[in-house]
Amino acid sequence: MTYYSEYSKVWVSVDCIIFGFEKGQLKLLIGKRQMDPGRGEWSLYGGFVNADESIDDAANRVLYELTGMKKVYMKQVGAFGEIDRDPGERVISIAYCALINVKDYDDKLRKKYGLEWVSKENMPPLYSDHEQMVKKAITLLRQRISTEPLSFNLLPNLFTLTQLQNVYEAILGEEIDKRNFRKRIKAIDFIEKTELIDKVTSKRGAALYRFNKKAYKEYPYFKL
Amino acid sequence: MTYYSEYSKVWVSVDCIIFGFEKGQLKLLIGKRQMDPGRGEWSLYGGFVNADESIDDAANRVLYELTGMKKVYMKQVGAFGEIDRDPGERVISIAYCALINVKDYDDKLRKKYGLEWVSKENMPPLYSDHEQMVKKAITLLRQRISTEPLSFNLLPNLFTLTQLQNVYEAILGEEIDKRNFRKRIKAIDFIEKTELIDKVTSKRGAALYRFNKKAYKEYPYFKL
DNA sequence: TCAAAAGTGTTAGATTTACACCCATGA
DNA sequence: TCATGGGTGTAAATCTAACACTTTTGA
Repeated sequence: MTYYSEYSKVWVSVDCIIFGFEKGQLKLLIGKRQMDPGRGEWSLYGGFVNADESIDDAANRVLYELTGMKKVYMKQVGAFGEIDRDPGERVISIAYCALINVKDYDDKLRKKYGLEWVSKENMPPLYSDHEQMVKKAITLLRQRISTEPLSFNLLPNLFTLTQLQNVYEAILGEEIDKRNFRKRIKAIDFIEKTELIDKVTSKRGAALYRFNKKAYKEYPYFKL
Repeated sequence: MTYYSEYSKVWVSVDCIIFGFEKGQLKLLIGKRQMDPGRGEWSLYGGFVNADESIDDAANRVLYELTGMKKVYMKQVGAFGEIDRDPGERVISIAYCALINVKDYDDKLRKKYGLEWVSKENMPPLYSDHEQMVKKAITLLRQRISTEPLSFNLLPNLFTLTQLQNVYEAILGEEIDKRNFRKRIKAIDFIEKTELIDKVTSKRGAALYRFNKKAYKEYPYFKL
């Protein structure tokens, strides 16, 4: 079985752009690179694609190693393949974007790997072409948020409309009118109001909503 | 220089989804596979990424080999990396989507490589996961056409509004109202009416328009 | 003379935007 | 009692969608 033996092989890695939502801001999880070359530089977390796993599996494995989380929302961002993008060797990397609820993520694991949540504004220079990856990931998020139910991945199961609005504002990078936002949410059937009240963030208490996945699957069209 | 020697390498290829516009239809260029495995199956045209070229360069090289054309509109569609996607070996492929003006493409070259223009409706089953690639490419085209000046790549430098409308209809897969379409085009500054008249497709003659790239670069925002 | 494609405006309906005040409660 | 965030409706402006006839000319 050596159909392609005349062609050369390359290393392929995956890099994970892990977004979370905290204190009204979209943040991403970065760490200091643990291997040469580039040891100590701020970097996305990545790993090589093994011979016995698909690229999607590799991305999920890397994310699982890091966060202990499975079945996380994850989408491919694209392949990055400049010859000298990695200072050590020729490596083609496929970027993946993951959205997680920060509260579900064990902070001990974060510390164990020396990772930090940083906002886009406070992002230090990153290793190799990782900043480009982040930029492309954000562009894709912005495009997708109005036609794909992304935002719930960044929130707990139960959330208030203000939290949801804050996610939209963080991703889109612009303020949204509260009344107009709520009007539009009301028109979306798969965002359900529950009887529960959140008393943590406000004195008066705010109604908690949930994303009804089943209702979405039955009618997967909306526009915010 | 063997930073990553403990990890395994894989073959990486590029596959080109080449779209053209002909007889009011969006067509793509496919050929019968010339190598094992899968020899004789309908397939996109592809090639392996060499050690000394970026993935974008590889895609451009493959397209150039096939069409003799350079500086063609080309965008990455995404990486495809299931383990057994290729029946022979483990190959990760990065799909690229190119838009060309069919008339600029030397038909002798097409025949030399045994390629055919087929419409989506008449597309035969394709090798490996190439149908998925085509599907994703079309989805991306549809998303991009209203915010990126794609359509001109499928047309000659000078084109009539009816031709342009046909391109939109072919990509979007729906009919567009002629008057509304022309109204919106008039509002786009970088689509310029020339003094020239096309007498080929109509007896009366139709005004020829052109895409003003410079005007677009100065003000690269529009919405159709 | 007629078939075939080019070209042109208006109006109703839908969608989007802007905008300000009262409510409930814990500190 | 007051500061904080929750919650609500309306009207103007904009955008979108539907729609039909006249023009030109080569065959």
